[in-house]
Amino acid sequence: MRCVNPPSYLLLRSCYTTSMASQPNSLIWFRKGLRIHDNPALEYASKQTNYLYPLFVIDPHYMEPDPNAFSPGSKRAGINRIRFLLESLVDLDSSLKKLGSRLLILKGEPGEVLIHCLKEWNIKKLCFEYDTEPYYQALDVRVKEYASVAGIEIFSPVSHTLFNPADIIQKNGGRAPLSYQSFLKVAGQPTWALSPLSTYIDVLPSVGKTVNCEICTVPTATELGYDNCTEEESTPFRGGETEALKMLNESISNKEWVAQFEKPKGDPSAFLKPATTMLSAYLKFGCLSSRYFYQRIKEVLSEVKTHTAPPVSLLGQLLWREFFYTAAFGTPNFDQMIGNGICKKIPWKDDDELLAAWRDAKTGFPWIDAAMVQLRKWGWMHHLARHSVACFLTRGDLFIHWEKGRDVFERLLIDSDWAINNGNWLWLSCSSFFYQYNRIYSPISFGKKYDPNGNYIRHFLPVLKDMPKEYIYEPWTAPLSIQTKAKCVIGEDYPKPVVCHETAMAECRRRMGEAYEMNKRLNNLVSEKDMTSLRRKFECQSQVVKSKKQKQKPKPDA
DNA sequence: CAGGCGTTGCTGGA
DNA sequence: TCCAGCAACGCCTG
Repeated sequence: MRCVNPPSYLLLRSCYTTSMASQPNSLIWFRKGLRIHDNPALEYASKQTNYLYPLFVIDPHYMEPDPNAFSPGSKRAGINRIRFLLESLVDLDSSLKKLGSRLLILKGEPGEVLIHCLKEWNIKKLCFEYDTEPYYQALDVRVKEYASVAGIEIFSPVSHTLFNPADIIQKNGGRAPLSYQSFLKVAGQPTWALSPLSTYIDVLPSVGKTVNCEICTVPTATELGYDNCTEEESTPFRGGETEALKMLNESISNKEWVAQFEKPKGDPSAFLKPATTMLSAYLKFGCLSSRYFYQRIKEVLSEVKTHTAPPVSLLGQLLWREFFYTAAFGTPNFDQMIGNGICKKIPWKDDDELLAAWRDAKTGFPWIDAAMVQLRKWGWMHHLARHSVACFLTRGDLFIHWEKGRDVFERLLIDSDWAINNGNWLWLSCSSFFYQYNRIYSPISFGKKYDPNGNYIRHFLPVLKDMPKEYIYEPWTAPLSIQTKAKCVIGEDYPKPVVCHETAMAECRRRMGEAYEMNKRLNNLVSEKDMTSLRRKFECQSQVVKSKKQKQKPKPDA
């Protein structure tokens, strides 16, 4: 038995299973976990049941176009992730049909719709994957309350992650481990991850009558109102379990690559053949079972002589996911600076113009802008590119709040995952987990060392495609004649840099030092007043610097 | 309380 | 490709 404390679903189950004489109707509620393979909730739902209702609720809040958003998409998700989800649903529906079932799609507020279905279809067994995100925690409380009153059995297994975050937090004395090594120590052997996969399903109980509910098929993006999204280049990722398993097999088939995988050695500028498995989005939606992935990697490692190890290895990457899920689950207000006990309080700058320049790929630093274009078009960037642009926005150059960058990533990334995205922004902004704020990624030389010719920039920023490689990472230094010849005049065809990197970096370091000093002095109990006064101090200092500069070099000509 | 360590910094030299 | 030097953080361990 893995759990020290039996989770609530086990208690609920024991109340009802013994008293169920006749076979009830079951409902499998898909949220994440959009797959047939290794799906404990689906497996349990399909056993000892009369009819099985597979349900997915489309939340208009998440799916319907928001004309006011900064990019095509809904209030919360960019068009790439919406498409990926729709493709995953089509694939799930088609797999269910092969097994004699189908996916029932309903629209509305998920909790309301679900409870309505439970009533109308006389469901006595409700199965859904346990979810640690605050949104689902709140939703599931409502659903569980209703189910317990209505006498509905609930089965809600932890199957999205390799560990149950609650177990690890409990083992660690009630707090989530905050370093990777201590996480590994506390977590120990992933016994559940090594346990047998869910039984292979070759047939499912049929779907009963769907009275009094408006069932629809999986909508297309056009049907949702996304008809006029122009695409010169769109994401290369197709959603769904079938695609996930195909890509997994491709990655795994190269045993040497799996065994020698070292994350920091990956090339962030590789885009024709990216340097990682590209499976993150499939893990996020549960098109791929993390347990199945884990076991496939283990299998390969057992067949080779030498292999890399966590944190840099491929298994190490899966464990990073566990690390952030645990930290996120164990930290109230994990997605905020205020009220987050592990987050350093830093008076970030409030500058919407700079934020927009970063978000819209107009910083004037080609490496940063190319990455932001890739994010927008593909819904994906290499991990190190994410580091580079996140550092630039926060503690490296612009000193803008990590929550603002987090929002942009959350919307645009296909693989955006609440725990991992917030965790990485905390990390990169030196707000938590990582504190060496002097280590700053250069927006010029970091990309250059992987891609000296600038092919990545040329691809995603075609305006710079003819810029000689000597200048492509800092085109503002190119003589005007070269800019003209390359058909890219800086300030006209492509923006001037929004900051001087050297100056901005020095200023960021100084501010980080002062902010850290304040956190230390106040024993991390920083009040709003303390923040305001430090922010004022920063503003005054930068005013002084600006006026000094103006006095030093009066430059009438541009 | 000191010393070692930490997914993934940069530059310059061998 | 690797290394030292840079300047130096918090967390963990003994």
